[in-house]
Amino acid sequence: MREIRYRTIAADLRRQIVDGDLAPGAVLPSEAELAGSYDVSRVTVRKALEVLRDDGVVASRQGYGWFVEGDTVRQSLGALSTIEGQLTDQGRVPERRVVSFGFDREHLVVVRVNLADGLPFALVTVWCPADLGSSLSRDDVESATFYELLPVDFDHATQTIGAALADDRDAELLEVPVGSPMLVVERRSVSTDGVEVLRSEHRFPAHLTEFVVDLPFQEGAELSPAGLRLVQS
Amino acid sequence: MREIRYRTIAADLRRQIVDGDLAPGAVLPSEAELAGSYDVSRVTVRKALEVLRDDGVVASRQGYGWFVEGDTVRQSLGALSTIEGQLTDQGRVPERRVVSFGFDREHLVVVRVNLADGLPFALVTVWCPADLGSSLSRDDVESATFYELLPVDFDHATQTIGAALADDRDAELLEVPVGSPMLVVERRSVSTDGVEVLRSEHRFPAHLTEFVVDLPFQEGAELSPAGLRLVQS
DNA sequence: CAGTGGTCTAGACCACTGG
DNA sequence: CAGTGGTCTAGACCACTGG
Repeated sequence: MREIRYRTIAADLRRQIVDGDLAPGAVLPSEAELAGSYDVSRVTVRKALEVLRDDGVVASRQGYGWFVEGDTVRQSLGALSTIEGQLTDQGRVPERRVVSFGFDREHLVVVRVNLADGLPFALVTVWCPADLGSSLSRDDVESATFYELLPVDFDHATQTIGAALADDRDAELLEVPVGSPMLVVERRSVSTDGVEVLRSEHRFPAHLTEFVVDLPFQEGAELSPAGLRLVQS
Repeated sequence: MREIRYRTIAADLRRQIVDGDLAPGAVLPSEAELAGSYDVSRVTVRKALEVLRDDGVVASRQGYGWFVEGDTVRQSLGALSTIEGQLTDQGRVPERRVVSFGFDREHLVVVRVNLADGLPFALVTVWCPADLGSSLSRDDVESATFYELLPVDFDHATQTIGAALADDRDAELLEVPVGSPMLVVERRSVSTDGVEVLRSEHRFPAHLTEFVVDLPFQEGAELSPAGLRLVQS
C-alpha cells in the first residue's frame, strides 16, 4: 500500500498534539516550515492541516498561523469524559469514587460516583467482561476510565437517553430527593472488531445535567446517529 | 470582496443539483472538463467538488467520476419526524392536535400534541417569528410541520435534552400522572443564513420515549455534536 | 514591514473503473 | 485500452496579522 504523504503528516501532527508536545493554543510551525521539514510541497502540508481542521484538532487565522484548538472538547472518550474535561477547563476538580467493585458470573461490575468539587453529579455502573476485568484493581477504576484502562480499540458507542425518577440509591449517593427527575443514559461501547465490550448505565440528576445534540438538516449521513425513538410499549 | 472561484463553482453546481438539472445518480462532467468550462485549474475544480462532498451533495469514485448523491432521505425534519416516520413504518397512525394557536408580541406560539394511534406521546410548543407565522393557519400547523410550511432553508438544529417531572398540563394532555418522569427537549432550528428561526420545546413521557445517540470514538468530526454537559448551577 | 495563511495555476504520475 | 479521480509539485499573488 502506497504511503499517502498528507495522511502521514496529519497523523504525525495529531500524535504530537495528543501527546501534549503541542499544547492547546500553541502555534504550529508555518506551512512553509512544515513543508521544508517534511520535504513536501506546501499544498500537501495544507491538505494534512485541513484533515486536522475537519477533525477540530487545529484551526487557522490568516496572517497569524495554525494553532491547536483549545477548549472545544475533542474527547474520544464520550460524554462522561467530556464532562470531566469541562470540569478541569473550569478549574473544578473532578473525582471518581468507587461504590462497589465485584464480579458476577460473567462480568466485573463497578459502581462509581462522579463528583465535581465534591458535588456528586453522576452514578455510573459499568459491566466489563470478566476476562478483561480480571487485571483491574479497585484503585485502577477509581483513577482512570475503562477506555483508558482496557487494551481495546474502541470504535463507537451507542447511547440511549431516557428519563426516570430518583430511587433510594440515587437519592443516597447523589444527594437528591427520592422521586426527583433523572437523566438515564445506557451506553454500549463497541470495539473496532465489532464486539460490544462495555455496557454502562449513567444516572444524572436532571437539575445538574443536560444533553446537547446537534442535528444537521441536510443530507442523511451525519444526521442519522441522533434520534428520538418510541420505546416498545 | 474578491470572488473566490471555487466557491462560485461550488454554488453553481449546487444550484444545478438543487434545481434538478443534475438528478441523483447523475455523473458530473469530469474534473478536466469542468476545469475547461469554468476556465480554472483542476485543483480549483476539485476544491469546489470537495466543498460539495463535505456537504454530502456529491460523491466520487476513482476511475469513475463524480456523481450526485442519491437523495439520502429528506429526514431533515429532525427527531420528531423521525418518530412519525417510525410510526408510519410500523403501520401506526401519527396525528397532530393543536391545543392552542395565537400570537404574542413577537411570535406565533403553537402548542400541539402528537399522537400515535390515538395515544399522545409528545407535547410540543413552537415559537415562530410573527412575520413568518402570519401566513399560517391553525389547519396548516395541524397538518404539517413548520419545516414543511416555512419558506426557509434550514441548516441545523441544536437540541438540549433534559429531564423533568410531569406538571399539571403534561398530565392532562399526555395522560400521565403528575410527577412522572419526562424527557424535555429544547430545539433551536437555524437557517442556512445562520438565523435562529424556530425555537421549540418537546415534552415526552419517559416511559414512551428514549433518545438514541451514536458516538464515534475516532476522529472528532462527527463526534463533537453530541455531548452531555453540566448546566450552570 | 516581514511573515503568515488563502487562493490558484499548469503541470505530473499513479490507481482505478469501464468497456 | 482511454479516461477517470487521487495525490503531489513548485511555483505565484493576495489579504491579513503582528510588531
